[in-house]
Amino acid sequence: MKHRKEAVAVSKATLGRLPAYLRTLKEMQARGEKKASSTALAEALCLNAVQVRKDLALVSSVAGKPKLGFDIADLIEDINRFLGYDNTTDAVIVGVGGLGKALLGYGGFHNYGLNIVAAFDTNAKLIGKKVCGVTVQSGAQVCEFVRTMNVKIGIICVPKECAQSVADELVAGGVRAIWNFAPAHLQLSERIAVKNEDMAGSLAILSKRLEQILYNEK
Amino acid sequence: MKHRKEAVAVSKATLGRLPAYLRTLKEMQARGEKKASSTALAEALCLNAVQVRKDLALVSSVAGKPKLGFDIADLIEDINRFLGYDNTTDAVIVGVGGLGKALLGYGGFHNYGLNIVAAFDTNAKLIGKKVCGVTVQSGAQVCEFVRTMNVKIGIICVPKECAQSVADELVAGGVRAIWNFAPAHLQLSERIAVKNEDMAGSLAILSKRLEQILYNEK
DNA sequence: ATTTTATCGATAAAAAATTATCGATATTAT
DNA sequence: ATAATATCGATAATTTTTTATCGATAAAAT
Repeated sequence: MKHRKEAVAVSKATLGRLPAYLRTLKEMQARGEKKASSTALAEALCLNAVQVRKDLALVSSVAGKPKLGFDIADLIEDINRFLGYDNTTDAVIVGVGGLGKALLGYGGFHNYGLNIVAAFDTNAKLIGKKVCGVTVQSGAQVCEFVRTMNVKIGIICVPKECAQSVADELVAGGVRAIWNFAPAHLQLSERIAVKNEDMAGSLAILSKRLEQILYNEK
Repeated sequence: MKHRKEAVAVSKATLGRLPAYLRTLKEMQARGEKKASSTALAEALCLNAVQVRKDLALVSSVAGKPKLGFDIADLIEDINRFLGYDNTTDAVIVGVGGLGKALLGYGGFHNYGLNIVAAFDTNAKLIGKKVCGVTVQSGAQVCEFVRTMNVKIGIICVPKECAQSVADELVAGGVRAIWNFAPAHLQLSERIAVKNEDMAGSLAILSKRLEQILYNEK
């Protein structure tokens, strides 16, 4: 339904919303619906209908019909393809503490085109143990592993003190994208994609909004 | 250093960066530095120096001095106060599975003004057990607990199927802000602050950037 | 003391993202 | 068949966010 490799001029904001569209569309599909209007999608996600249409137009050539809306199945297919959920990428996870274990246990990453092939930790008690189907390996082997397995994505769940060195190891092994859950800003080359998952930032936004709400209704 | 309750016209984007400034400033302080220039902060966080100055000006009246920069200690104090890190708020967590346990175990939330006072789950095997210092209570008691304890923040870590009902329970008990880690969009009143922690969205952004990077250098 | 330099603060410009407007069109109901 | 209505798609306007410019100023160097 689209040519290969379009210019990819999609904003980060749009990109972040696409999975939500996908989820909502799948829910609708599960309810037996065939068509979805931009207004319905907007309402479900607390967005503006115009924005929904714009976002969809960027990633899909499926045309909506007045009074009916968009074909759900076609739309799902296009978004899936655009997000690359149709072909999975291998990833490794470094740090099998609380959060690392949680991510490993989540399992749902397959739906997002992510395949976690290995886990690493420096804790001797963990090495060799199987956690959620993956055997934990020594942190010393990260670099070699990702190189031989040609892994391109690394997920960092170690304490902030080690985050930078782990990132460097991963990059040395050829990793090109890092999903960082450690509360530290990584210093890496431009040529590496980094996404810092900043819980503190999220919390700050939430707390401020709460403060405002409570204040306004004083 | 500031009057009470300013108009709070701080953008979400700025708000999300403030914790990062704070973290960086604390690191500098730990290294024994006394002053920080906007350029130094910008470099450390891969931002624009002008943006750093603007952000700081919004939340602090500390003036930077040419050639020296800003007083680190004063700045930390102001940001802390602005973010409300100086007085903690109580919160409860619902869902003590992988992620919930990870968040409970994190413990570092005190630094962000958050005090997790209780945990809830429907799993009979967990109820009554102590997890990271907090005794898990039955999910049926959520509403009553938050009402009697006057808790205003709820953290949702349950599967997506239950997320909405848990949110409704929390709100019924008087919670006014919800930090949602379930992959579902909650439908709640305008008067409730909601922050959806959308992992899928983050991952989408990262994957796309990776794709672009790999494609560009082909 | 004077010059040099780094950096601030304010204003302006640019870019990005969101929201509004409006004619067109396909379906449903009369 | 015709009218009414919901909704699309495109364009335009608004708002928000980011980046650039430039004079002023304070510390360091000569």
